[in-house]
Parts: sequence; structure tokens; C-alpha cells
Amino acid sequence: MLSDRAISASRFTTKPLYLQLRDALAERIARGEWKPGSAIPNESDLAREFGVSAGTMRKALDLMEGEHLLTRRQGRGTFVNDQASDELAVRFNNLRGPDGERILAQVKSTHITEAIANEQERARLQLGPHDRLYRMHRIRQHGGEPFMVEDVAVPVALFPGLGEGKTISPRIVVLAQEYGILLGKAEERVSISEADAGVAEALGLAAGSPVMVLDRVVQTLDGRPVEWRKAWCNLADNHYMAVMV
Amino acid sequence: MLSDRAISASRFTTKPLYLQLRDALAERIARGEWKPGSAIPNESDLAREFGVSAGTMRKALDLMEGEHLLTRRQGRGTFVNDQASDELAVRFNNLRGPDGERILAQVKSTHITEAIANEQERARLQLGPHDRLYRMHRIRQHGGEPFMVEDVAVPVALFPGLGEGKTISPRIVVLAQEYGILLGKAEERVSISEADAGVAEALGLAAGSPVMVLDRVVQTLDGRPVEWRKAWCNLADNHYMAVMV
DNA sequence: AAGTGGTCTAGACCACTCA
DNA sequence: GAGTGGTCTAGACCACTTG
Repeated sequence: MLSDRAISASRFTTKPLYLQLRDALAERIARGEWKPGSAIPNESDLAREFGVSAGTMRKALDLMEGEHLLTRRQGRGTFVNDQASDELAVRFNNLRGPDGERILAQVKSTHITEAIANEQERARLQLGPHDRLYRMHRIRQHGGEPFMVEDVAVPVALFPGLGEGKTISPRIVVLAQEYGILLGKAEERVSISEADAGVAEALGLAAGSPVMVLDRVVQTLDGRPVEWRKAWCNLADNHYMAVMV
Repeated sequence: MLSDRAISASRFTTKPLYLQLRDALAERIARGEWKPGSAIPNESDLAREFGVSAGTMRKALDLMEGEHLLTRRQGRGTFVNDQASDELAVRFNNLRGPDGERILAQVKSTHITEAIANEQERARLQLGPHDRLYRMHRIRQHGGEPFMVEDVAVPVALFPGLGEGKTISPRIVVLAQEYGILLGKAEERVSISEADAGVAEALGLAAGSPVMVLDRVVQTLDGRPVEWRKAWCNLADNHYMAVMV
């Protein structure tokens, strides 16, 4: 069995078996071998396939459930998460309405260009001096009113051919799934600023009005930066919500 | 053995053993039976004491490590976390300086009163119509400058005798540890407002200046609200930082 | 009734720390 | 070298879902 060999051969490395299993299974999801929403083989079949005990396989599967890659349900099976699903697509979206419900922003306009990363982009995305990226400029609206302007940057290396006329998902979580990129955590810096002329016009505010600035970097599962987004937001009655554990 | 009986007797409930163990061990920490910073017995001794297998005890201990109650280190042992330690005391504090370092605010003044919860306080702290609470008003400074005004409310039921002249830790994490309360997660709503007269004066701003408003509820490990804090903050060069997983 | 994940056991061996 | 937590195994039984 191929995968059996692959795992056995690496038994002499320092990395624990269950982490190697996690990587092997994640790879299958990333490559599209296991489709979003579909069931994967049960614990004991997988254990047999990889030549490990069921307990070790379980540890890998549990880990992946915590990473939002899988959902396990007693009596049903283990399923590949669809990152475009309602619960997951809004994962890195902390804006909420007065009622506490997550705000689902519509994209009003998008503009995309390709360029060489500037100093700030290189720092945020950990790129080299000649690396290229796609820049996207979007205006989002909510309840018919424009409420957010965002500048997004993603490395060309991770999203090859992104600029070539295909429709682009405005959600990084969905876009990453389409490109076989598994996402881990994101960090967001929240601050207050005064709207400059461009932002003010797009949001229908007076120049100098206070806006909330969201500066977010999304990482892959193994910690490499995937997307840098800076957004200016007319909060109005809404708020940003963070949970701390 | 006492604890042996206690666990065995509850084997017929639906709650999994490892969760019962978690509760029993957490209780020892809350009661001060196991002091912050001290080592607890090893896995197999604990398993023997409670009459369970080592694997089940391990599952409980691992869970508690994830809840910031314990720290386990290979070759050393398992230790009770000190919530007043540098890493943990700032757990619910998301403000950071320009360099990304957490801001440690000094308390400039505190004022404490006891009262019956008003409607908003009852909603946030899930209290009944006649429940009492302590209200605290604080001004915090950073780098010599006042930068935050906060109104804090905690139920009298959880912090009996808080108002009676003792020195009160300005950190809810530390205060909770002193009262034997184990904390779980916190939720914080971030918004923008204009400084009213009182806030403006305390922060040395013009009335109407934009300030960041932090509205935070801290919960116990089992989800009961412990503290409601509303804070007005002169951000300046600083920012709020959230991590999403 | 058959199949799934969830819990629990009893043991082995490894990696790390410290006296 | 003794003691700790970390990994891994091989099995049993339970709880839940579905046909």
C-alpha cells in the first residue's frame, strides 16, 4: 500500500505519527481528492490503510476537526468541511449588527491589478523583494448602503492566474479552498482613523469622519501568510466582536 | 478512598468520566487545595487515586491545559497555573502598542460602590431583578498619560465583601483567582463613539473626540457571566488586536 | 441490525528533565 | 538512573444514526 510505505518510511523522523497522519489526510483534502461535504472512510479503515492503530488515527482526526477541516458525528461518519458553508465562510469576519448577528456584506465593486510587493506588503506577507502579488480594491455594502472599503493583497505564487477574468470569490476562505490552500488562524488589528478623501467618497461620509480600520493577515495551516487586507469601515450601529479563550 | 467513591458513584450518569475528573480536579484548584504554581501528583498516581485508567486521567489533564488551568511539561510534571503570571494576567487584554506589544495599563484611580443591577447590567450579567453588584469606576494610564476610562460591574454573589476596604486587583483574572473562580472565555464588542464630557475630561481630550469603546463580558469556565466592563479608550498610536482560529 | 464515532482500559516504549 | 509527560497499541464496550 502506497500510503503505508510513506508513513512507515518516516517513522524514524522526530515528528509524531499522528501529526504525519494529519498532514497526509490534509493533503488529500487540499488536492481535492476528498471533496468538501463528502464523507471519508471510517476511523478503523483509515487506520488499517495507514498501518497505525485506531487510537492514533483518531488523534489525527480529532486534531483536524479542531482545525475546521473535518466534522465528525457519532453514528454518521466523518465529513470534509465545506469552507463555503454558512458557518465557516464568515470565520474571519468579526463585524456584527446591533442584534449581534454577523454582517454579510455584498460586494458592490472589485478592481484587481498585479504588481510587485511594496515594503509594507512584503513585511505583512513575508515576501521577498521581487515577489509579485495581486491587489484588489473592493467596496462592500450592507442593507443597500456602502459601508466598507477594502484593499486586499495576495501573493501570485499562491493564487496563480487569479487576475485572468475568472470570477473571484470575495471571501478569502472560499478562494483558498478553490486553490487548495488550507487556512489556519488570522490576526486582525483594529484601530480608528479619519476617512481620507477616497474612503469618505466611497462610504458617503464627510472627509475626516472617524472610521474603523481593520488590518488583517490570514495564514495557512502551517503559518504562512496568505492574505493581507486593510479595510475602512463606516461602523454606524454595528460593532466588531472578538472572543478570547 | 473518598474521591474514588465520588467518581464511581457517578458512573451511571451520562457525563463522560474524563469530564467528571476535570470537574473534580478543577474544584481542587478553585478551593485552593492545589496552589497556583505548585506541582500536582503525576498522571498515574491521580489515575490510581480516582480509580480510572491513566489514559482517561490524561484526557482530563489535557483538557485542563487547554483551559489554562494547568501546564504540563515533559520530564518535569504538571503544574497549577498562576493566573497572576505575566502570560495569563493579560489574557483578556487585547490592546497593543505600535510595536505589537501588549499594553500594561496602570490604574490611576478606582471608585467602588454597591448597587442593585439596572436593566442593562442584568442582561449582560444574567442577573435577577433584585441581585446586587459592585460597580467600579477606574481611570487607567499608560506611559504617564491617561488613556482609558472604565466602568466595571461584578455580582456581589460572586465576590462577597469586595467593597470592604481590601485592595482590589484591577485585573479580573487575578481577582477571580483570589475568590476561587475559574474563568473561561470572554466576549468583547468593539465600537467607536464620541467622548462625552466625563470621558473627555478624564482622558484630556476635547468633548466629541472619537474614542474606542470596549464592551466586555468575562465568563466562568461553565459559562456564567462574571464581569461586565465598558471602557472608553483614547487609542492614539495603539490598536486592538484579535486572533481568529 | 449494522455501522459510525465516543469512551475507557491496560499496557508498552520513547523523550525529556534533573539530581 | 529515576521520574515525568508524550506517543502508540490493541482491544472492549457504549451511544447514536440510519436503513
